Amino acid sequence: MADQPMPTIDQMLCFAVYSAGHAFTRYYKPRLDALDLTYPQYLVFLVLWERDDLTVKALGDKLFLDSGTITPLIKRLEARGLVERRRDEDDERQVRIRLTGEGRALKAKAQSIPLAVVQGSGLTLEGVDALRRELMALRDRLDGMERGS
Amino acid sequence: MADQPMPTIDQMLCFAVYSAGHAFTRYYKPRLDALDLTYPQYLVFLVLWERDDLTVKALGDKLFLDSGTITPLIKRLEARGLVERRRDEDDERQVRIRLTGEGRALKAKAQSIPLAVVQGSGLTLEGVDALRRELMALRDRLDGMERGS
DNA sequence: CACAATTAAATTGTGCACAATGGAATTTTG
DNA sequence: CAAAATTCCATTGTGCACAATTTAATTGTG
Repeated sequence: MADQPMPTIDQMLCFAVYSAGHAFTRYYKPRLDALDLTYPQYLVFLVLWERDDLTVKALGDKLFLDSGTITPLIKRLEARGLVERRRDEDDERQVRIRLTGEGRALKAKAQSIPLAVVQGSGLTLEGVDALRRELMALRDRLDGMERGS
Repeated sequence: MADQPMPTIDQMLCFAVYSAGHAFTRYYKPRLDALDLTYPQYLVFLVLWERDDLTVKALGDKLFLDSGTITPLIKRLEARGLVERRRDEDDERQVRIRLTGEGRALKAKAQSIPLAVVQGSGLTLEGVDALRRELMALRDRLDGMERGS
């Protein structure tokens, strides 16, 4: 097993993913500023708009984040009256997160964002879809296929 | 311009990039623990192993990071004796970052990482390369083509 | 040359992101 | 059923990541 020559950073897939992620966050920023949301907060709302009343665990599984990240994030949203936190009655270990009316109302303001982002990407809808699928497959392989599709 | 239906989070390219980035960081962690480096610190070394004696600005341009991120990161590496910081003699606004002998020596320990990561990705070398190019192009479009290729 | 504008780093403050730990509730197992 | 193991959430500590500001140095302009 001979030594590999060290690749330059621009030749590394991991850095392309890392820097593209930051570029997305920068691209979203002015649009999310209008909703007064950070990008991770926006992701939480995307999940809750799709399916409300999730536990911290379920949110974390969906977003690939742990409670140390989600708990304080949700508490900031709770302090602003956008979500509620309540212990599950049947299993008091769990905390269920629910949208308030104000949290649901945010969805209308966010309507225009996804299309604008596709346009900013410079890709066709098919191109976006193909790239997305490749990245999800890569993510799941890196995570050791510990979760279903 | 009719309202778009809100996509689910799994249909969004931005989230695929975001979550794949985290998966890479998790995948690298055990390998980088052996070098006692975080993933962003590893990226800094990749750049410096390729081209030593860079300014904070040049490092930031390469990594798409600003001085608020790089300065404390570099200071932690300096405290461990892996790099040196010195004001440029001709332009004292600039701080030049140089590897110490110990910093250069780290490269040998990192030799095996890139190949292992390609293998963990489950992609062929060609597949890695194609995906990398697509992501770099996407990043540059999102960043408004403010920098060269 | 003086002075305004620009540039480079550093600093401060906010918000992720995760490892490690701890406590409470639930489930498993003998 | 009681003890052990597990699960869920929260907390603490470290390290990014970036906006906004500050300071110092350099460049541009009259």
